[in-house]
Amino acid sequence: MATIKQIAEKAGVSRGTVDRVLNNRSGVNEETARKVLEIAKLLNYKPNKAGKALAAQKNKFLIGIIVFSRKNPYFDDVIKGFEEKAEELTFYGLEIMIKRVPYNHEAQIDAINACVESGVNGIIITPYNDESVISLLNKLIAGGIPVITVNSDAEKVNSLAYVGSDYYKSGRASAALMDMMSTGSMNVGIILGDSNILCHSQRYLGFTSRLNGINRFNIITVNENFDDDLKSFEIVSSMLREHPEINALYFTAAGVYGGCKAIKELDRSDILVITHDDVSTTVDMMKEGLITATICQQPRWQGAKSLELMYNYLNDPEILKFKKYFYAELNIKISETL
Amino acid sequence: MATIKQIAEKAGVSRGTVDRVLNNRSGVNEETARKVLEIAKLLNYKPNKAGKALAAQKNKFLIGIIVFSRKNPYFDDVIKGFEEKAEELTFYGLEIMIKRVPYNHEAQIDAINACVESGVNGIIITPYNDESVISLLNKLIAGGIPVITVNSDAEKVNSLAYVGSDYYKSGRASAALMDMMSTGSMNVGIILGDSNILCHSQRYLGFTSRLNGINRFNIITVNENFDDDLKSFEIVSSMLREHPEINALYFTAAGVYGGCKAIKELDRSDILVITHDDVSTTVDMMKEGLITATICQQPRWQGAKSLELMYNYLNDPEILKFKKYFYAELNIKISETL
DNA sequence: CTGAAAGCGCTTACAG
DNA sequence: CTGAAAGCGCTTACAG
Repeated sequence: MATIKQIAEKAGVSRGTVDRVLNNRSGVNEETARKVLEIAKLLNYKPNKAGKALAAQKNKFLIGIIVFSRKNPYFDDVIKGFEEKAEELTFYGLEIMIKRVPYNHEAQIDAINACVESGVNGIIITPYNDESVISLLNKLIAGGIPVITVNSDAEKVNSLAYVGSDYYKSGRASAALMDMMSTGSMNVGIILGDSNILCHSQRYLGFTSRLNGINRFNIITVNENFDDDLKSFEIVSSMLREHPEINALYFTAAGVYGGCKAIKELDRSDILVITHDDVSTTVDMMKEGLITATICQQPRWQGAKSLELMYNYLNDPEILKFKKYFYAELNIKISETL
Repeated sequence: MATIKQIAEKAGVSRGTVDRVLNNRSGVNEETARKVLEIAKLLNYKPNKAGKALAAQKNKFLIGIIVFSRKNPYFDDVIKGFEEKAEELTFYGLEIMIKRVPYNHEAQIDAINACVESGVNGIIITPYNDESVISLLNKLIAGGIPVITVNSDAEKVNSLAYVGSDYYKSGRASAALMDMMSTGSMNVGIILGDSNILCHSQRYLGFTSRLNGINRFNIITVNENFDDDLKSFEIVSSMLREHPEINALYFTAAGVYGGCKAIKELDRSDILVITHDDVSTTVDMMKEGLITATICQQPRWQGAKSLELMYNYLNDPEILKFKKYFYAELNIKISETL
C-alpha cells in the first residue's frame, strides 16, 4: 500500500506538498500537483485511516444532536447508535452533545440555539416541520453549520442528507402484511401519530394506497394519538367500543403501548395488529400475542450512519455536494424472531 | 482523555514501561506495575485506537477464510461483509485470503492446508461437519492457529466463537409465519438442503416442533436437494405431481430458484412458499409472487463480525477465553420490504 | 527490569 | 509556492 512518503520520493517533493495536493489544499503549483496526482494514481494510493485519525487528534469536532423527548422510547435506540459511533469516533477527535426535547417548535429552537452557543460544528436533527424551525436551520446552514436530518425529514431544510425510513414504502409494507395475514372481510382502524408530522402522514398514504381496491378491506376510522400513550389508550378504547366490527388496527407511529392496553382491557386479542418498531413495550405486547407483527427501521443504524456521515463531511466536504437519501432497511418481526 | 505519556509522567516511569504493564507484557517489577495500573485507573485510561492502529502497521496479519463454492450464492453476501471489514482493517495491518470450495471434506481439507502453507494467523470457516475436517481444525487450534466458525458450526471444533444463525429458532419462526399467513387445512412439503448439514436439520426440527400439535397442518413429504438448483427443480416437480394437495412449501436452505421454477411451470402460484435469505434469484421470485416471505440472517454482518472478532482476538487473546456464540438477527422480508 | 529513541502515516505551523 | 520538523498515541528493538 502506497504512502505519502513514497509518493513524495517518487515525485521529488516534500510530504507536505503531497498532502496539500491530495487534500485539495490551497496554492500548489499546477504542474507539481499534476505530477503528484499522477503518481498517486499510479501507485493506487489510498489514505491510511490510522495515520489520518492520529493526526486528527488535534482537531476537536463537536456535533449537536437533537431528537425527541424520552416520551418516545423509539429514540432510545437511535441514541444507542449515536453513542456507539461516537465512542468509535472519540479517538478521531469527535464529541457529541445529545438533546432530547418535546416535539414542538419552541423546544427545538431552544435546543438548536443552545447547540450553536456551545460552538457545534454540525447538527443532526429530527426536525419539527414548522416554518420557524426550518428558517432557523437554513440560516445556520447558510452560515456554515452543516445539518443532517435523521428519522424524519423536512423537505424545505437544505440539509446535507436524510437518514431514515422511506415512510410511504413502510406504510405499503404494513398493508401488504395485513393483507397476507388475514382472510375475509377486514375492518381496519388506523391510529396516526400526528397528521402534521410528515412521516406519519406518508405512512398513512402508503398504507391506504396499498389497500385501495381490495374489496375485503374497509377503513373504518382514523385517529391521532400525538405519540402519547394515554391519548392512545383513550382513542383505541373508544374506537373499539364505537366500532366493535373493527378486526384490524394499524399504528403508524408511537403510542403502541397505550393502544394495546385498551385492546387487552376489552379482551380483543382476536384483532390483527400491525405496528412499527420494536421498543421494549412493543416486544412485551408481541410476546403476549397482542401485536401480530411490527415493521422495524434499523434505529441504531440511523444514529450511527448519520453521525458517520457528519464526521466524514467535516473531514471532506466534497463527499456531500448534493443532498443524499439513505433509507433504512425494513425488517418485519413477529414474536418468534425477537 | 488520558494518554500513556501522561500516565508515565505521573508514575515517574517511561512510556515503554507503561505500555508493558497495560498490555500484560513480560517482566515488569510488581510494585511499578501496581502503581501504573492504579494511575491508569484513576485517569480512566482508554487506549487510543488510532495510535494503536498506526503502531500496528508493522504487524501483518493474514486471515484465511473458507466458505462454500459459488454454487451457493448466499455466500456472496457473507463475502461482501468480509471484504468491507477487511477494507477497513487493511489500514490496521490485516489481510485476508478467501477460498470458496465445494461442500465436501476433501475440498475443505485442501483449502485448510493451503491456508496453513500461506502462513495464515487465523482461520474463519464454515466447516463441513466431517471427522477428518474436525480433527484437522483441532490440530491447528492446538498448534496455535485460532479458528472461528461462521454461518454453520461444528460442535466438536474447538473454535473461539461461532457467528451465525440460531437455526432452530429460524425454523420455528418460519413455521410461525406460515401459521400466520394461512387458514384452513395446510399440506406442507419441506425441502431440506442436506440432512448431514447440522444447520439444515436444526431448521427442520424447529419448523416441525412449532407446527406440532396444530391440527390443520400436515407435513406431507420431506426431501433433500443438496443445495442444488437442478436437483431442487426435480424434487419439487415430483413432489407437486405426486401430492397435488400440497399448498405450502418450506425451503430450509438453498436451491430456492430451482424449486420455484418447478412451482411456476406447474402453474401453482397459489402455494404459500417460505424460504430463507434474499439472494438475487429469491428477490426476483418474490417480485413475481412465487415466494410469500423469506427470513434473512444478516449475511454481511456475519462476515464482518467474524473477521472483526478474529482481528480483535489476534490483538488481545484475552477477549475470547471461552467459546462465544454470536447470533444473527432474523429479519422477515416480503416483496414490499425489499 | 527499565529507558531512550525511532517509527507507524498523516497533518500543520512555521520559515523561507 | 515549498520544505523541514514536530507531533498525534502506541509499540518495540536495542542498550544497559
